Amino acid sequence: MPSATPAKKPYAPRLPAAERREQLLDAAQRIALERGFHAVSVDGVAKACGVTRPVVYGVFEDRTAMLAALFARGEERALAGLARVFPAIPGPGDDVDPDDLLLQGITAYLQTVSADPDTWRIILVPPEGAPPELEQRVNAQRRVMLRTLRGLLDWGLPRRGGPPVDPDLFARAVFTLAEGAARLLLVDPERWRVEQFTDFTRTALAALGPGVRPPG
Amino acid sequence: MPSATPAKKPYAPRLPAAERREQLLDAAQRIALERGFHAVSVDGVAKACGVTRPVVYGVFEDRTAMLAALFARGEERALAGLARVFPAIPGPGDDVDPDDLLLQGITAYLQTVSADPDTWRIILVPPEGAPPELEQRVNAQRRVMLRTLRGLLDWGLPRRGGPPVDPDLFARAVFTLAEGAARLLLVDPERWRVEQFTDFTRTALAALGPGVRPPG
DNA sequence: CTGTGTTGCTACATGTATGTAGCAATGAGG
DNA sequence: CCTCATTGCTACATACATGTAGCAACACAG
Repeated sequence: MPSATPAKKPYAPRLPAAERREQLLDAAQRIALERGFHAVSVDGVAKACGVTRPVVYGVFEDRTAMLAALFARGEERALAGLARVFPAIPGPGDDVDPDDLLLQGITAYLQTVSADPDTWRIILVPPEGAPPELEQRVNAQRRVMLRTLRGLLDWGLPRRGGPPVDPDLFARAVFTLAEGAARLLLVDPERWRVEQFTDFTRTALAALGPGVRPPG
Repeated sequence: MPSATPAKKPYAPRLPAAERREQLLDAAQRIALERGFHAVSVDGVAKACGVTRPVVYGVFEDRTAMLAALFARGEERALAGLARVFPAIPGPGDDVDPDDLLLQGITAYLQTVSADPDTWRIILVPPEGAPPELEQRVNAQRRVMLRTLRGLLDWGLPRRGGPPVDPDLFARAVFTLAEGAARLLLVDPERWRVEQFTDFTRTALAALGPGVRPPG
């Protein structure tokens, strides 16, 4: 019969620093998604790993550094996925339909988001209490993506003809709608499928202006 | 950072409860917009009004109630402005162009937002640290607006002809784009004008499908 | 001038999270 | 079996915001 008085914590399994670090970041991300960033306390993350606070401070300078590491890891993963979304601008010899290019880009984006939902939830549906650094990092990448998209549209819009839309606003609209679709996929994955959005996009593009080039 | 309230140590001007309440809410909103909701502490709000904490507790039950009051006031103001945005669904006798209806609604929405930017910044660009209750209230109103918009589109889409778009997704797309435009107006009012978005919308609508009904 | 209630202030008690110092357990190598 | 660097734990000190109790100043009625 164990004496109940001391109530000492049994030793948690010992891990090398690198593994512990990943485990802590996984826990921090899970807590952030489930209960918001305010719940991502050093103590909370430690407890979630069955460990105490000093262990966390052995890996990260402080709470801010821990969150920064979480964002850095997320950014890295997101950018790795995005590499396939933006195609290179086709050269003069290439025979590419601008509408197909856009449609494939959007599809690739939505599939990328669906393939790593937790990473993208942090970015596109940030949980309560997200520190300002997160929004700054995300917005910085948004600007990069928007510029890239704008470059592709500057190539594609004159080639497909169609209405004389403001290319800047058109780029922003496409971007906003793509993120909106991604949010729906992330928030209610049971209800939405990537194809619904690609179908909608295809219909909308077909209806816009002179339409898709005739095949052949 | 001007403190705007010189009287610190000596007695602050005495105010009746109702006036004090408005003053405290104004201060809370200003702090939230400038430094985020985490800076909206009972102490911070009190200091901003040149007053001490117990004065705040004399008006609001606690910090949560103070924020709830701020959100309630903002919701009230926003809904008052929105009353003019959504027109009634035209009857069989009325001769209304669906595209005009949509264009006027979007214009009215963007003008409403521009007319009371601070209220709408809380809603559309919530500062850091916003409590979950805010998002819940805003999302509840979003659902109402989306349903209303959907009703109007169910009336208008068959009347204007055009591509066979999914009406639900189309309503969401319009809503998302309108909020995106409003965000641009709020975040960078120097750069953006309502007309840029109405022009864009007009061009896009004109390009979509069979186009505007011929006049006459 | 002088009561008298209202409004605001000082001071305290509490709760929660951060970050640190020093001790204890573990387990691989001799 | 013993050594000892590594890893984790207990306990403390600190900071900050909340919420409360009781006192002090003001303004107006008489």
